[in-house]
Amino acid sequence: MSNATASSIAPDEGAEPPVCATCAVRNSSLCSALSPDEIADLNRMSRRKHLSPGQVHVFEGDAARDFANVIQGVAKLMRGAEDGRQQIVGLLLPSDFIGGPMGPGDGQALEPYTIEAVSDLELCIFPRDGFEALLGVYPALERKLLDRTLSELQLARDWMVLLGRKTARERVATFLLHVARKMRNHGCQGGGGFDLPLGRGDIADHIGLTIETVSRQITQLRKEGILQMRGARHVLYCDMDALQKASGF
Amino acid sequence: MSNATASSIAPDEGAEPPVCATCAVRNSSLCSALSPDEIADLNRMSRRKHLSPGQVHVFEGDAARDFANVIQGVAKLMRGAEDGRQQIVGLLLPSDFIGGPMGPGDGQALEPYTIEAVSDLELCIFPRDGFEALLGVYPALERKLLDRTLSELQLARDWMVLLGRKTARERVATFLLHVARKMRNHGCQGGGGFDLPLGRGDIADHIGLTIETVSRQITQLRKEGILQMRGARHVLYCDMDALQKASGF
DNA sequence: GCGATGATTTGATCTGGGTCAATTTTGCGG
DNA sequence: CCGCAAAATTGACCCAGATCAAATCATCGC
Repeated sequence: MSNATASSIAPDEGAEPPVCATCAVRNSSLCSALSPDEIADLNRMSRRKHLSPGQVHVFEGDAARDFANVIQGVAKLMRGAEDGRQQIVGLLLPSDFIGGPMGPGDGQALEPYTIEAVSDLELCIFPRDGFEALLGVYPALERKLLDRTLSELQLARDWMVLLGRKTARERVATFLLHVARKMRNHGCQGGGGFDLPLGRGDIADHIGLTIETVSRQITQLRKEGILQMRGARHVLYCDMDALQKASGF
Repeated sequence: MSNATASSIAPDEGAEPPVCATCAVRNSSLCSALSPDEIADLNRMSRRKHLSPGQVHVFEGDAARDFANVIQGVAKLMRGAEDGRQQIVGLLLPSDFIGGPMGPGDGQALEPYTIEAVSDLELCIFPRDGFEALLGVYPALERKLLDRTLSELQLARDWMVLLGRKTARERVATFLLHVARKMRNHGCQGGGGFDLPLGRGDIADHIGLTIETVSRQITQLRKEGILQMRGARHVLYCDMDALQKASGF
């Protein structure tokens, strides 16, 4: 089921001046839709926030007060029951956007999921109202947000296929394939290897299995030579074709 | 696993003049974002298409040539492997919009899922280019599409929780609850009852179980008095509170 | 109304992955 | 380098739900 470790709430929200011009995700995040001039508006309303591993950014059910960009680190988006069962519905990597349904929908919007830092995490926060206003003013921004949301939707639906119909082996292979691609996009690599952003427990909560089953499947893939690792977190090499074949459909 | 019945491709695409003014979903679909004047643009480029139960609108992997609105009937959005396993990733009801990622993303967009009519189905089709152009011209339309997409994303993630962590009983209860709400919104009711839009096999493919397990769980709920039905498809009465309780989290 | 055909229900049995319980690794702080 | 707590692996056994196999039940053309 995974770790029920009581994760602490994030305390201070640093006050370093967020200078968009030097931002690490200036050109890959939503902000890439804005010109240097335009981004000044955003700069004015944004602030930085740092979270340590295990700290929670927002809890499921909280009033949704703002949006954010992930600048650095990895976070998990999750939902859980009191009895310990929990499901990770998405991972957040640098340049990903955080923000639920907007418009004047049901009056007061609530955070649909808990967002918890997996590694050291750096966020760029925008107040909800201000950001929504910007969307109206800069169409390119809204278009980019729409594109991203549609991609997320497709990803979520692909994950539904994994959770609904794949075997344990297929799930683990799919996950590894998915992470290998994501991590490589984000440059965190050098050669064929990469680090797993999640521990066994979190992987299990993401692909709908238990820690033990995830471990056994990884061991199996290793025995077959499809995977080579050093320690439990670092992948030295993986046979993408074989993984693809093992991942089902 | 469900029915592997070879579903036929939809033949003719009727040519009745689509008069938006009298459209059944004029005020509930995306189109509600447009004024009577504005909607004329859309009217000009749209055409109707009728599908019978079992016919396929688009196949997963086809080139994505257009968008559409569901005017009447129910369709399923699905993805499957050759071996018969398949997952229904969403249902389409009247006023729902059909359209994958847009923007000049990866050059040629492909349909991510197969869309098959479950009942008699009436669609209003727009060519891709024309519709995308309209999005640029009418911001309210784009905003509405964004809102809908965000809601769909949240729905998909909630379904991930169901598929990843819920028991058979919880899944069936969640599904019934979900359908009861949806069907009632769409007026297809009179009193407390409603019709199930899917047969046992499709329900199974939607909630990640087998036909037999779905059947057994429904029988169980019936024995407990939480559910009363006439035939296999019509719900006479259901205890929403009890279902809520049975649906887990 | 009368078969017939496909959908649903029910029963018997099997099994993939969960659960419980030890080990063994890994990564640190000192 | 040592010791220790947390994470991962491995093993033994169990069970929810899958699979296989018959009955029933609807529905519909005639």
